[in-house]
Amino acid sequence: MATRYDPQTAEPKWREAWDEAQLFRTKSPKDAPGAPKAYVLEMFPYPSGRLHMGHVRNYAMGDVVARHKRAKGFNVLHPMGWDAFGMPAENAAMERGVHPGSWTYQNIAAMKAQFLKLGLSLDWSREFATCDPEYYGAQQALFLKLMDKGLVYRKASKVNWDPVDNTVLANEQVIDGKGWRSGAPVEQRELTQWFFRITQYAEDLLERVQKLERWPEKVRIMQANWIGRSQGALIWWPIAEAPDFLPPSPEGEPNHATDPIEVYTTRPDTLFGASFLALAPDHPLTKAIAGHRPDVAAFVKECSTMGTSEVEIEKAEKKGVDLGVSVRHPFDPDWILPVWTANFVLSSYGTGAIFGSPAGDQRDLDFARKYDLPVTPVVLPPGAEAATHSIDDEAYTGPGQIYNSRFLDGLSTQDAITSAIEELVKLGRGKATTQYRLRDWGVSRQRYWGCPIPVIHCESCGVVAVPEDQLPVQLPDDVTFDKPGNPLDRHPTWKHVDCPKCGKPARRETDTLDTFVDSSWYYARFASPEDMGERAYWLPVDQYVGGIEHAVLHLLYSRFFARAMRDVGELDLPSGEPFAGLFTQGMVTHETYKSASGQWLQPSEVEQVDGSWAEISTGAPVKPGPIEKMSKSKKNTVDPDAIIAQFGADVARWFVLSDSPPERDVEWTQAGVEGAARFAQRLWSVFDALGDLPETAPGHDAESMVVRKASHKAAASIDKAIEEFRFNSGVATIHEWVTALKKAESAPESAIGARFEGASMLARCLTPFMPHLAESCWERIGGEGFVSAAPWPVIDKVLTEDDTVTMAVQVNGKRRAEITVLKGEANDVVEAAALAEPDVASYIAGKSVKKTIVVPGRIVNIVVA
RNA sequence: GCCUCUGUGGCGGAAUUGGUAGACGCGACGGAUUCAAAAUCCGUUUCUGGCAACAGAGUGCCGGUUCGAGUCCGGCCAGGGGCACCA
Repeated sequence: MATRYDPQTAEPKWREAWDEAQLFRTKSPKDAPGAPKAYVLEMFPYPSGRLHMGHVRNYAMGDVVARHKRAKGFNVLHPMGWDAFGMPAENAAMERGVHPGSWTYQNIAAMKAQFLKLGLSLDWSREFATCDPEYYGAQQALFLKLMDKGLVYRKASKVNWDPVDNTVLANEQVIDGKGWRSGAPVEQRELTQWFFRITQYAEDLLERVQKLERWPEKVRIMQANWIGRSQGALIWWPIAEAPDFLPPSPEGEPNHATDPIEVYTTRPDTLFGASFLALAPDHPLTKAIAGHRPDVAAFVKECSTMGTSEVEIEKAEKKGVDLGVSVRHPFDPDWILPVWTANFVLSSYGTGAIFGSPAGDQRDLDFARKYDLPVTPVVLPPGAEAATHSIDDEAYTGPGQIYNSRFLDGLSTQDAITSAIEELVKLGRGKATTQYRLRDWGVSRQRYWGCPIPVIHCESCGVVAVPEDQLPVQLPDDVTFDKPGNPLDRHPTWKHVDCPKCGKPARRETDTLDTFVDSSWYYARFASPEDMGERAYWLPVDQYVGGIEHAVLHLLYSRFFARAMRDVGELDLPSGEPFAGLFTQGMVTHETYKSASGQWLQPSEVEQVDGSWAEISTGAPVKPGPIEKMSKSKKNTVDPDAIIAQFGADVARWFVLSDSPPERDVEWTQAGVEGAARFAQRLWSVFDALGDLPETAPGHDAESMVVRKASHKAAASIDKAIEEFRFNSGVATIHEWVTALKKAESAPESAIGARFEGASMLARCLTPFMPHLAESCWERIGGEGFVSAAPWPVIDKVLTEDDTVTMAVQVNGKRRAEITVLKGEANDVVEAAALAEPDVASYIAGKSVKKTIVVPGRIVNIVVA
């Protein structure tokens, strides 16, 4: 009598049993002698309170890898924790009056309950939240060590300032240049802030990222571009004329009236196309002039009403003001150029000053056209004529031959760069230099819910580290969020402390650390809360899994932190690379729905009737919209809890792994998840049918061999699919395998042994995907112990290989026939067989065979004329 | 604006290094089972023409390299991710 698989009873049963047996508890290195280690880590979640399908997909993928590694005999570390500091907790505090701490810990509890239902093979004994004082205390100790090592410093830097709320805004809190709550236009404001000296490692971060072979190519490219190493030149432009109001500066300080302007360029070959200099609005010379020129001051102010994000700066219209200063060309003292200030020059890159060579740079060209500055083309594109080539509204930025450039004429771009630098050096007007786009990492945040920076400001001693025995510097609990600004700063007592050095009254630092700091070393904490030996054993992470949105920042910061920790003796990891393997998975998307009145509707509120959509409650027509990333605002989310309650966790896991390649987006569909549920029953029926039969050894008759070959081929292909992160292919193979085993149910009794063998292998290959169902299947056919603890099936290579191969025969590149030949058959025999094929013969009749290409085991192409 | 990735049937996608395009799944259609339905099982399903055998076209668009291109090269178009205070 056939039975149905009931996930609602089976899933909790198995999870309890696993828990009881402590199946996923990490073994210490000494308890796993001889076993290779595998550290499998998924990016830990922000505890928003609810699990979403993106989480399910992320953690299902990591779990496939972890379970597979375990079955292959690895000693596995697969931990989980919470990235628990951040703005949403403060927003909740402002909106609902809940304390960020209790909000966060409640969310963690709720999410963990959901997590546990997924049947992930996680070791929860290592769980922590980054807002636990033990964790952020350790982070503060680390901060102080970096400070000792000179990797931490303070400098002035710009923030988005809301002048109404008197508070610092994150980029996402700036909407169309206005504060998200006050609606007031945002200003730039300079604050003294803490920085990590990530640029000290720029060269190493760049060099090694290219060698991370198990990272996606695109992430390596994005990181390399982000670091942005460039070879160029520093050029000093002597001042020709400056306004009289620029006063002589005191001894030892820059003299704006006479000091040459330093410019960085990667294109010294275009120096003869220069038509102006442009300085950043916050360049010292600009500022000095702004003090005397209202129009310049107004322009600087206008620039400071822009946000600090790069997008805004880049998209803004190119604008500037002539500063009334002029400089001499480094190659010709009689050539005088004007100096402007311009909004597209960034003070944070290079020297904050550029020379404009409009023909070879789009921004310079836009600027030159706007203010009617000269445009002299100096690079001749390949194939262009000097007499006719001209620049209109499009700059030519590519390589070519230099012209209009005196001693550089006729040189290639590359040679001209070299010659120009040589000449600059000879004249004492410049030098070659290497520049990075990467900037030091600003970590100060004027917020409450983050890790306090463990320093004290003393009027006599300056910046003093909090002594180690006073760590952690804990966040005070009694804070209010009734007004904007940093609650730590306005707390009545917290910041008032005595200086640890001189004992006089002093002030605690009230900035907290960027939450990216928390996630930059959590992988090391998981590897060992204390014991450094275990850290060395587990790291680097062998397989890291997470979203592509972290391709640059989180991953780069983590790579920096691993190096910094290594260099202060906190991590024994010579390479400084925390993640040996990286996989970036795609998002979970869903169709969106809008009611006639334009309201977003949830998938559970709509139904499809006769091909068109309608609201379930009212029957009103619904407009289906584009397929987008699941988000609360668009209401196109599906609650994992509801799916698990209806279909079980295995089906949810199966679905998110099945349809799309892991690195791409997957579209959640009701039909798809129903199909997954159907398949789970079908798979169960294979085992159910075998369960009461007597198990025998697999036979050698034809029917048995068909089954055995199918099983061994399938297992080998699933193994490979998992290794290569092609889980969707693994799923497809399991589908085919089940179909083969279903077919074998009508085979003679002699094949029962082969069916048992196949089922036993299948249960083990299924475990990484649908672990609960796999346990039930394993149990049904009398498997020993837990399938979750069973080794990966042994694959008989002989059974995975065929002795014949089917090859396509093409005539002039078009497929015309198929032939089956022995594997390894000689090319001339294959060719003869192809020519003898009747379908082929008719195509070559009356024509002469010019050439025959035989690709062994693949294809024969006959070229006729 | 800059960096980066993606584009294949009605839909999600498969296709080792350039070698039989459409595996597998969803949906649809047809059939079996059933008093009926659900569930299940079997079959068909890229498009166009044709009763069929078969022929032609076809991997976002345009062009190129090659005996052979989804795959490589050049140019476009569309969509996604990132751009340093969202995580």
